[in-house]
Formats: sequence, C-alpha cells, structure tokens
Amino acid sequence: MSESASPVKFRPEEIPAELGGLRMTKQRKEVYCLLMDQRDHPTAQDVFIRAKERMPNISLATVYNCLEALVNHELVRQVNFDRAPSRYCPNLEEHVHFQDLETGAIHDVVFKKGININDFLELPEGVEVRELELTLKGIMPSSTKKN
Amino acid sequence: MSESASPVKFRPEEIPAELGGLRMTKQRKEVYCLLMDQRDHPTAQDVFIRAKERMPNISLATVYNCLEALVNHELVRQVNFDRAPSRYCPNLEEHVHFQDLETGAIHDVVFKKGININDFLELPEGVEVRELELTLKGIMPSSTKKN
DNA sequence: GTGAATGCAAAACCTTTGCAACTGG
DNA sequence: CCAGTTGCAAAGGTTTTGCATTCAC
Repeated sequence: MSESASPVKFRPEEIPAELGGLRMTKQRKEVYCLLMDQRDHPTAQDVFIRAKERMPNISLATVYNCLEALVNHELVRQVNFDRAPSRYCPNLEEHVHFQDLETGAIHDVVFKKGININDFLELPEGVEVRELELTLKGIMPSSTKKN
Repeated sequence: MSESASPVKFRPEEIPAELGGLRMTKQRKEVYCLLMDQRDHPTAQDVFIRAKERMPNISLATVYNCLEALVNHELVRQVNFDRAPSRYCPNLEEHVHFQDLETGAIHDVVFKKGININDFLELPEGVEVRELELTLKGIMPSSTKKN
C-alpha cells in the first residue's frame, strides 16, 4: 500500500513540453504536478482548490479538461468509488484501491506477484478482458494507517 | 456467467407484504419483479420505462426511492461502471460484473471456488475488507454470448 | 388516524459543452 | 497566423429532496 508523503518533488518548470504525446500546457503541468506530489487521490474539486493557490485564474472546467487529457493519454488514472466524485491517481502501476471507512483515505493495493485473472475468476473460455477495476472498502488497523 | 432469459416468473401479487424487513408496497413489488424477471442489469431509467407499462402513474423519483430501499435492505445490488448510470441486479450471490464492449450487455462472473481475497491481493496484515466491487470490460467470444 | 410512501417539481450535484478571448509555436 | 487551450457561463444527465396528497395498516 502507498500514501507517500513526500516533499515537493515535481515542479511545473521541470515537466517537459510534451508527455506521452500530450502537449503540456501551464495548467496541465500544474495539475499533473499536484497529483504527483500529493498522491492522495484527490477529486477534481480538490485539485481545483490546490491549483488556485498557484494559479488563481484557473477554472474548474480547465481542471476537468486537464484531468481528462491526462487520463486519455494514460498519464493519470481515474478512480471511481460508487457514485462519488471521481478521484485521480498518477500511479500507473497495476493496482487497485482500498478506502478506509474510518478516515476516507484511499490506499493503493497490488495483486500478488504472478497472479492471473483466471486464477481467481471463473471466466468463460475465450473472454478477452480489456479493463479491470477493483475497489475495496474496509477498516485499516491503526498500526498500518500511518503507512 | 448468466443472462437468464426466463418467462415471467415473478408477479407482484406473489411478493409478500414484507421482504427482508422492508415493507413491500405496490411500487416496490413492481420494481423488484421487473429486476427478478429480466435480469439484464437495467438502469433506473430502464426500470422506470418498464414499470410504466403496468403502472402508468409511477414516477421516476419513486423508482429511485424503491431501488434505494431495495438496495439498503440488501434485496438488490447497485452496480456501477465508471460514471455511467447505476445499474441494478437482484443476484445476491457473491459475483462481479463483466461488460461486453461490443453489445454493452453485463454478465455475472463468480470467483473460483474457495478463493480468498488474500490469495490474489497483497493486503496488509489486519485489514478488514467490508466491501469489494470488481468490474470488468472486454470482449466475449460470440460462441459464449448466447449464454 | 397516523406514519410511511408516492408523485410532481424543483434542486443538487458532478461533469461537459459552447464560445469568445488568449496562448504559444 | 492558426490550432489548440483557456475561462466563464450555461447546459446536461443522474440522482435527491421538499412537500402536499395518498395509501395501508
């Protein structure tokens, strides 16, 4: 699981003008850096509020547009829990999400090494799985919460 | 996988006045029967349109209220794919959902017998999982589609 | 008769869109 | 100069809510 509390590592100035085929504008860099720095799975609103600190004129629509562009170019993942506002996650490694019902915090969880989807699901012969989204909710022991 | 095309088996008249602690009104019976009869994971809109055939005065808000009540009393499951409208499913056995990207149809998929969540996920010691939602998207071979 | 459920309309909420102004190459 | 992006406001789609009316015990 991860919820890395790192000092600011990513600065907009350091982001190249293009990333994964996407032209990185000032706003896209800002949004992307926010996600990379504070990997706490913020909503678009959360990103908007944080982005305004450094770019007071940024609009919520632009934040949505930036997030959509980043998601489409697979620089960021969109995470949905039920019908709650989407959250965004820059962790591109295969993982699923666990939400702590006590704190609301979302943690990344990885699959066991070497596990295959057919090892745990009864899928019919020949089905081709293109996307998988797994979300969990539950209680983290407080000893683990700090991680 | 299931997509049972059954003749009408459930009729509102046959539903008891109370189910799982929920008082079954005329509308709730209707909604519940629709779900039980046509197990195709309809949206609230779908249910509304179907329900109106037999209850022309039913309102969309009532359909939402009924579905919410049924979900809260665990008579029906709410299924979310991304941010698409919620779908509803009366299959209470543990299962996950697979959406065929070609037809849009949703199929129920079960876990391998005896499989435990810790067999495929790297969960930290002591975590208590309360809810699990797994959705898949992909392509079904046409030979399997008819099931 | 009384508490709960319905139906209607309006509101709430998240997200997308239209469009004029701006940006950056 | 021009395609693409922004910011703003308005619209969109899904779901919820307020409230008067109706229903069922």
